[in-house]
Amino acid sequence: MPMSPLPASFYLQSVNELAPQLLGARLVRRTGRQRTAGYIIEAEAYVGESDLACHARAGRTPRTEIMYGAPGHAYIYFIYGMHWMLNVVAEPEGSPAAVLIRAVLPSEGAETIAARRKKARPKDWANGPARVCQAFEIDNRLNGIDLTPPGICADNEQDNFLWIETGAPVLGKDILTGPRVGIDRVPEPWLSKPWRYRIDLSTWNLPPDAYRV
DNA sequence: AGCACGATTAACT
DNA sequence: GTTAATCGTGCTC
Repeated sequence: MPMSPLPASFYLQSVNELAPQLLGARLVRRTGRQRTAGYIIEAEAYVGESDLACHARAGRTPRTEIMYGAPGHAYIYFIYGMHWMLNVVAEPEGSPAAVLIRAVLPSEGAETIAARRKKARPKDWANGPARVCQAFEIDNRLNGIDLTPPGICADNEQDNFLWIETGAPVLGKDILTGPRVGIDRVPEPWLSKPWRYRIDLSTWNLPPDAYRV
């Protein structure tokens, strides 16, 4: 089986093109020799300084600096006193845009994920941005890492990595859009922009290795 | 002061 | 089975 990480050029496009294209892509995490993977099934686009739902609305700060950097890097932040969120930086350097990974359908490493998610039922393993980070053991140690370098898939038990690779095909008819969630205090028009993208699991041709929920 | 959330509870079908 | 309300927790600016 494949693969190599999606290249930096893939992340160069605008967030609202990138977010739907990330659906069906495979998120892969390796910690030592443990490998965990799954299909991205939900993502949200955060457009930049003008988007009042985007952290970059505050301009360049120590936290948002990563978003201003090169595409294809991880922007990971902490919120609500307990949760980590995984984003991927898009668009050219200097343009602070990112895609929030909101949900993943696991395909590999079910035992590892079950251990990390403790008592959660399989259907709740990674259906939420903080749950994705728990299931894949993602926290600030990975903030700013490059998701794109080739060769990181080589079997090296010492490695501790995160990347995204080509996964399963998703047709346009299988993509649902709607307003972003969890941004209630954000004013219009940003509150209602349909920049949330998710796979309609009732019609999608589920890849054979996806964990059945 | 406010927050790109989730676990738990409590009320419903 | 569902939806609605509550609030913990600590980082950011």
